[in-house]
Amino acid sequence: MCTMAATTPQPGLRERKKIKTRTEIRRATYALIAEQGYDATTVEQIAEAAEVSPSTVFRYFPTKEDIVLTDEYDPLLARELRARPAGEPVLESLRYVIAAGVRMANADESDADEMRQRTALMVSVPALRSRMMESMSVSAHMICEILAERCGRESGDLEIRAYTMAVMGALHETTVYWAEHGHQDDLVELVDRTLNTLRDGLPV
Amino acid sequence: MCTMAATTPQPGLRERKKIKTRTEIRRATYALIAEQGYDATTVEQIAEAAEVSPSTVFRYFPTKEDIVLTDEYDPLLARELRARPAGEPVLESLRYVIAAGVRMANADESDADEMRQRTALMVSVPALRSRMMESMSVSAHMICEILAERCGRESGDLEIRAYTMAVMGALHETTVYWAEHGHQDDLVELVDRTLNTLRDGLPV
DNA sequence: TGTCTTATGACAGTAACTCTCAAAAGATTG
DNA sequence: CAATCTTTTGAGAGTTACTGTCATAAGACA
Repeated sequence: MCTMAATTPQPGLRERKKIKTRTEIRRATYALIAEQGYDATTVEQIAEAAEVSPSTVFRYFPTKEDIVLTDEYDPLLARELRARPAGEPVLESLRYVIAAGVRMANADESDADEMRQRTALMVSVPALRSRMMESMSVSAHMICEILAERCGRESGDLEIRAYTMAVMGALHETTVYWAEHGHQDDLVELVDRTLNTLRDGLPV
Repeated sequence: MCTMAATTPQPGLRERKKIKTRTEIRRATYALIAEQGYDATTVEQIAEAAEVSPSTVFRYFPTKEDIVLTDEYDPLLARELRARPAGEPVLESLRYVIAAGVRMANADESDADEMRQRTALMVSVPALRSRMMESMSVSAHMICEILAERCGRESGDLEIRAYTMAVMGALHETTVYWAEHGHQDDLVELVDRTLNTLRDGLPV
């Protein structure tokens, strides 16, 4: 039972188990929350459902909120954004990149489901909403660096930071709007309207 | 600061005591945090320093975070904003109102101190930052209603909501910037630059 | 003064974490 | 294959933010 992993970048059994445990905890969490709601779901229950100890749950996720909120789209978004032509207006780059991201999430049915559940939770659980905003500011930081590069400025520039946070805030509100309206609208279209408003200002 | 009890022209002893307790809890909290930091300060210590029971602390403030974050500027801001002429561009109204608010806070030295301490905490304690963002979205909701009124739209309009959150996000980032740079810049000037960026877009 | 209402403190309980330590499981080497 | 080393896990004890209840104290009012 000896697999040589020296030359091939094949992940060892340990790594594979870790990934399995991680996804299992998340799966169990989403299932329990769908049944009982967020607050009524304890970490102990999650641990039991995922067949690990509570200690292990906290070893994989620093807080209960993080089990729900972990979001791996950032690196993807960064790559796409860097790939956009330098001359393109910032808002148009973002428009393109976000549309691509949403379409990709929609392509996989379970991804789309999870996104809907997550945004719905964001609306109903205040603690999750504020954590989501926090993670939004993390994404904003990353975008700042890309934009600063493109504009030939410091990434710490007030103008860059403020503008980026403005965009992120608007997009966050857009997804909240989407969730509040039962995910009936087309998210890409909503994002389009939002970015238009940012570009043109509020019509008086 | 001012009580809502408009029915009784004279605040009874009970009301006065309540206000005193509330401010005392806040004062004790800020003092302890300045000494030991936010996390190291327990509600029990706060209660002891304020000479009340822990139960009472939680009766006045739903969470420890709220002791720090309670922010009574919203109603003031709303009043000022409604007073702006209807024809004025939205960003200019906000510019005026925010400048007035900042100048008012600067007028009182202890208010200014508290604002500096609060924003500094916002930078150093993640939990507080995200809660602050949450309260930002509450303010945004209020501003939405005023703007909707002025623009003759529904306050639930996507465009209004997204635009308002954009502005709030940018302003939040501006105060974070201010705190990160040791409160050395003039906040009014920073806000001006931010609002200009929102108006003109990012200079390429 | 007596009664009615509201604020308070004591206490018990829950649940999200944190820390520590020994045992189990995977990786590695002779 | 066995022995050893490293990483992951679970168990358990402890902290703290918060919740709910109830008797008592303090202010309001007649």
